Amino acid sequence: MALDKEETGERVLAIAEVLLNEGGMDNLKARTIAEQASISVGSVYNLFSDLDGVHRAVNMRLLDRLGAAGAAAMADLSQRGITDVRQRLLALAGAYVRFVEAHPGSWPALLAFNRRRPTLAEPDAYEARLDQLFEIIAGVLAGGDFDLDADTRRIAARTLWSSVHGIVTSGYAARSVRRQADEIDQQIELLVAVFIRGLERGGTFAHAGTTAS
Amino acid sequence: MALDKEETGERVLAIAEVLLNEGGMDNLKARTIAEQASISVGSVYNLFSDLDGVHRAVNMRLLDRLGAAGAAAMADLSQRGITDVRQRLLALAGAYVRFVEAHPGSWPALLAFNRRRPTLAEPDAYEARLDQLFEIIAGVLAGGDFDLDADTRRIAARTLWSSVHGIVTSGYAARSVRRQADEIDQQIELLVAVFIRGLERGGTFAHAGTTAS
DNA sequence: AGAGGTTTTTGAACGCTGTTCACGAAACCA
DNA sequence: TGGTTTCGTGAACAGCGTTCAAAAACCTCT
Repeated sequence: MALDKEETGERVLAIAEVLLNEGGMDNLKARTIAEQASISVGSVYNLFSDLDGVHRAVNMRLLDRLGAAGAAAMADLSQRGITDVRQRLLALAGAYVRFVEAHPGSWPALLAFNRRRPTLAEPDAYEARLDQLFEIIAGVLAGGDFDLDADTRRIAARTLWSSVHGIVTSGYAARSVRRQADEIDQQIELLVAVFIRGLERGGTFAHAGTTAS
Repeated sequence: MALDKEETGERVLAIAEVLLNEGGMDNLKARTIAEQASISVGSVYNLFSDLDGVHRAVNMRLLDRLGAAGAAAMADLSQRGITDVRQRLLALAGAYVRFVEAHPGSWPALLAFNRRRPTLAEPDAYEARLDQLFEIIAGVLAGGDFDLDADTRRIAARTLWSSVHGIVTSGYAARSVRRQADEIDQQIELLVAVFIRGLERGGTFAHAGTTAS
């Protein structure tokens, strides 16, 4: 009754993503997948090594989709002749916010998954997909007249990403829903505005520092 | 053989925190707690409603400790007569970084815990403890000559916190260990420097915005 | 001290989980 | 067609959170 081994795998992944999106990590159960895919539990383990393997595969798809969303947002602005750095950064941040809102369960599940003990396996695939995002941001920064060296620009891109990520994730860990959509937007706008102004003033960014006590 | 009901509870919490810190969320098992505390499984449920209840209680202790660390860092600087905004912000960020490093398992467990399905319960206690942190940051910002209205200062404080949080958490989801300690420090220094320069230039921060497409 | 009542502690038992693996069916090849 | 290999199956196992009837401990009053 097996159509194709790969096709069945895709179906399992689609089911798994829905389960994750609806109920978080705890909702990804081998028996539920098997039942919904009309296969046996053992077959799930035939297609994937683990349930973690299923989750990893779903996560890859999510990261790909996020990268595509970012690239699409930039392509859209380019097509409309918009090169303003502020608008481009806000568009990227907006794309991320919409992505998180579109994946209310599976994206938190990805984040929770990455926090689990042995990160020894293959974060390489993860990093590769994230680097793709960093390069988009770095490209936008290169479009402004900040005259940053490549290294500083790389760090600035990662800092921007991490900051937006922090704003969005700690924003969605709080009270209501619409109450914070505003809060998130305000924080992102302040971040981008302050970042651009700060970078415009040029100058050197000391790496050595009295970080603390 | 019970010493005191409350004292036993404290012992359970201490054990639970060690377990979480050593093995993450999956390592918090009722039977392990019972065994290490020399009580029965049922007694654990007599002291706490759930295992989630145990985890929540541990998280409260962690948040209290984090708040104390931030306040202590500020008190230390005050005692040394340091009022420079940059140094104070870097000290706060440094306190957070050290806190995360000191709780390599239990802090990620707290973050993962908050991402789980029903955040309906009592995020009030969480928020209250976080607000305490935001007020510390806002106080530091008030010490600078940025002439921000109270509302903008509040948002700026939350933005700074979220950004540092994002830098630290997405920093520790990557490659080696020392490789990134540098990366995190660089990002934090760039963030703080850019933030101060951006705020110094004053001006209005528009809340309305063409966030995206 | 002892009887009766109340509270706390206990651990066997239940249902659910991820994961395995002998077995039988199906597919493939010559 | 016969032999071989591959693949899907689901009962079985160990471990999990959680419950709850019974036992133990504790308290109170005569």
